[in-house]
Amino acid sequence: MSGTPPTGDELVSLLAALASPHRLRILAAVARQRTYVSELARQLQMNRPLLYMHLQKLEAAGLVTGELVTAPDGSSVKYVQAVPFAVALDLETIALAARNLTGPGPGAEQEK
Amino acid sequence: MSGTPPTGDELVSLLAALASPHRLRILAAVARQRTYVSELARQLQMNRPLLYMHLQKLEAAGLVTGELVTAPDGSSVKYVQAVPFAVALDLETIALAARNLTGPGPGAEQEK
DNA sequence: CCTCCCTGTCAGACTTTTGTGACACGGGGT
DNA sequence: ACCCCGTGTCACAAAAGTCTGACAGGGAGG
Repeated sequence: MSGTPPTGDELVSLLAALASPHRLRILAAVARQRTYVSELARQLQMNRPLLYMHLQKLEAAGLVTGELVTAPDGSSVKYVQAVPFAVALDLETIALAARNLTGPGPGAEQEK
Repeated sequence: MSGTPPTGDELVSLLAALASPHRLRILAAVARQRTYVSELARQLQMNRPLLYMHLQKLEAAGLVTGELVTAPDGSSVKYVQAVPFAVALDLETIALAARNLTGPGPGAEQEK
């Protein structure tokens, strides 16, 4: 998962997931230590519903993984963990990624 | 401007500026060749006002530079050009950037 | 004159994202 | 019983981002 050549859409998703102060902080906190949600909410001083939302985005982007650990007594705690990754962000990578983008794009028409 | 260690806010701005299919395409097109706005709009098949907005964001993030060239006859054309950059995007960079983020954050209280 | 090409900016509609409070549930201690 | 802790979802308001059409201007050329 290191030098993965990201497809355009993947790159956009990744960047969108990271383009947020909250999510950056969450990632940093989770990269340092495996914690559970409520504890993380306290640590970062944010409402749990909000934290949930951001965690969902990070999880959807594959940047963190959640694991719901149910203790023998039945009480459950959700641990969150960061997933290592590395992407070189430069013009070359972008130019490459821009070639395979779905959605609204120049229909690859022939020049005049 | 290459291996710049981005501050938290700068990183967020950079990522936010790149997290868009349109802007990725714009950057890719402009990195390949220096073009003027209207031509670029045709090339990417998007309305000029829209292109203008995206260009502003890219320019604000320092990813492109615009140069309004006024010909001797008085007609002016705005050329746009990509600005080279490189950022290593990984957990380490993020953890580092997350330390110096302005705005809503844990007031850096001394915990246990 | 009219038409074409270029640069800008504007208001408004629209969609997505962000953030909040309230609510549901279960378990453990006292 | 009550209170504290945990997970998870909901509706809703607020803010930010996206996109469009119309408009201003200047210049070139038929």
